Amino acid sequence: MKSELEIFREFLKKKGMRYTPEREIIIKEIFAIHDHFDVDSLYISMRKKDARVSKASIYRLMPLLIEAGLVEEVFFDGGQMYYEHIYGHDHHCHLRCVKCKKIQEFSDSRIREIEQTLAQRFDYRIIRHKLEVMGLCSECRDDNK
Amino acid sequence: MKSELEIFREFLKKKGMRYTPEREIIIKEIFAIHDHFDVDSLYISMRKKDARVSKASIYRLMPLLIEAGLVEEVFFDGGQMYYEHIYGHDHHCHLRCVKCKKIQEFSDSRIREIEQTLAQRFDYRIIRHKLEVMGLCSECRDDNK
DNA sequence: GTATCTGCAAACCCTTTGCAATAAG
DNA sequence: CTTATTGCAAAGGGTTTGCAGATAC
Repeated sequence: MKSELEIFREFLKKKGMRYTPEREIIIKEIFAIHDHFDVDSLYISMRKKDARVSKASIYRLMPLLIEAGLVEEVFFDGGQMYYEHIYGHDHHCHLRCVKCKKIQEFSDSRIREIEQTLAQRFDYRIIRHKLEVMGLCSECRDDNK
Repeated sequence: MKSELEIFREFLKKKGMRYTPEREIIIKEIFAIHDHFDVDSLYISMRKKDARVSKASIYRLMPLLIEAGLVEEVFFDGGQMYYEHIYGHDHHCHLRCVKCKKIQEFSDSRIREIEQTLAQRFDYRIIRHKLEVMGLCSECRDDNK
């Protein structure tokens, strides 16, 4: 299986774009984080490791990574977008505790079935889905506020 | 069945907050729009009707309407949040064409089943879900880009 | 009367962009 | 060499907030 770096290198070549050290270290950092992240926290964690790139370069890279199928927007919360790397994983959805913000990942084959129903009923070609389920986890549920 | 205005009036009373003409005309406008809206388009459509309130008042009202269960955030796109009024409707999800941005609403009982599975598996009390399906509608699918 | 609400304009904050220097191919 | 990319700092643009006057209750 190709690495995310190989995939991205080919993606760039096809678009006549360039593979730079900055792009490489950002991708490496993203794939080293096994969690949801936002641009600012990514930037800070890179600075701590002396892997210095500008925020602008990160912002400019994100849409490319999404287009290349390596990264996905997960949710928008508190004024900013959160991402995760998706290459090499099965697709999954998110169950979020609205109070402590903890996230459980899950997948369910019934979603694919729903997609098929929609494709027929509305005559769409389905590209992807995003199911966010919000609730209270066992710890937060029992709190008296 | 209580009207959205009655519901909101009671909600405010319970919180020691006030029912003002500004809040009333904003809610009336929101419930007159049977579509997804963002704050700016709501503001503009109110100005056209000489129903003048400041954008700040709309922004300040939105979280209250959400807390009162009258309105929901639908999706975040192009840098802004889109809402819809939900009181008096069955819950539904959205199928969006990524190209022409057209939206189809749908509901599917399998989502409730998925929620039940999640509630058991992770021991969560489920509050709500948001399923966005993205695809290409029949017109956009056939376009040569 | 008193505490909340309003409009205004400024502040905020995440994100995008113009520019000159740099570097990939 | 040519053209894309970088870092910086400034600009954008949606949203929030401080404040003084207005108003619900």
